[in-house]
Amino acid sequence: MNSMIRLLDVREFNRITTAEIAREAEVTEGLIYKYFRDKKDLLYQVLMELFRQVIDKIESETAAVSGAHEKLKTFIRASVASYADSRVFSRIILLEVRNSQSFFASNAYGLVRQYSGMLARILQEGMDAGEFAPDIEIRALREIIFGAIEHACLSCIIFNREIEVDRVAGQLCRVLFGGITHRDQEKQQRSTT
Amino acid sequence: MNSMIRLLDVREFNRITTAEIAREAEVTEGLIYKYFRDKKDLLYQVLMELFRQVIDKIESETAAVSGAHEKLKTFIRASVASYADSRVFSRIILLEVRNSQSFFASNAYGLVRQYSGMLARILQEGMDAGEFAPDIEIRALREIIFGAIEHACLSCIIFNREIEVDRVAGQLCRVLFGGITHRDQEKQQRSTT
DNA sequence: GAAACCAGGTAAGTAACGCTCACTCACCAA
DNA sequence: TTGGTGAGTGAGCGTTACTTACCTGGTTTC
Repeated sequence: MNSMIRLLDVREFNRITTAEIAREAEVTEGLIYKYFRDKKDLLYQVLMELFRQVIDKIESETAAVSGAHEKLKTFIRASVASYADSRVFSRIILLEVRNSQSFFASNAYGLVRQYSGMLARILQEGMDAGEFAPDIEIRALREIIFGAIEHACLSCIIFNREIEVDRVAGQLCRVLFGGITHRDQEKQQRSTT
Repeated sequence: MNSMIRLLDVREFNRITTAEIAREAEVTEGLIYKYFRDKKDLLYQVLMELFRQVIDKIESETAAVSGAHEKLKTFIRASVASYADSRVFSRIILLEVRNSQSFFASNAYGLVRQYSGMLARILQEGMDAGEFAPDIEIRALREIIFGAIEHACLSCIIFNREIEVDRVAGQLCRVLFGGITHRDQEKQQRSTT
């Protein structure tokens, strides 16, 4: 798994051969298949290990603040920071696993659901508390937030640019909380940062 | 290319073999490589053909309305509708091409840039006209919008659910334009503090 | 104390796949 | 007649993910 991570740092998944992985790990190819069902299973196991750390970190950070707005802000910032922290994690989840159906049947996808559930709870809490407008659907909002986070990080990952955590998270919160429509008068400044 | 499209409708790209494509097209495998550099090049050519139609349609629809808010609304709705219209197009662009660097050097990526530029112009127009708040960065906003559209469509594509164009586009515009903060609640908070 | 067991590890091999290459054939212009 | 060309073929090559039979040294079992 460590060899896989090292290789993923410099090359995309389907250009990495099992022979390379074995050589990097200083074992034979055959041994890989004693521990992993196939090459993709190895990838999913790697993802799970990395994802667990990400989830733990985000969970502890969001638990430390109160109020739906604050929790959401923290969740978004921590998520972006996680992508910024590990390029390998980002590449696996944003680029490598989505195109195969097998991923969505894997255990690794369970962690995606868990992560997704965290946001859903925050949003529900905000709805119940009346912090968020009641005419917005949680499902739609969740897709907007995840989509925005992922797209912003994706383009950085692809073009090897650094992810500017504060800028990305700040702008997203700004748009989410206040909307983009220019209000000339009254309460126009709800900027969060 | 038509054979490729037919096959993509029922199976993911890297589970389609060149032998199958050749059989479906009633030619031999060798001939494919007279017209396409490799299997991925064939995929990119297919994408370009489909993408051109999408761009034309969105361009004509957005040209028909005026005002940045209206243009943006139209752009978003037309984009979601395009994903809803062609599952093959959606699958190629959302799932199949992103994971390989070669895509971003291909001609097909040029169309992505063109499509992306359309949105950038709409946003710039809205900024210049004072319709959108000036403290929002166009780049960030573009990522939010594309991310939200793509994520919403992606989950439908993956789980073979129908894309509810009006709901997805409507909710996205609602959040973008007005923000998620509950206004009444906000006033109450302000008067009490 | 031998037998049985078993996890860790190996080497050789296989089928499938993407892709290449030398070649054919029909057509056409000079 | 001749030479060139574009469409098409099909055998085959190298690579790759994966399999299978086997080895080895330590631990348990009777």
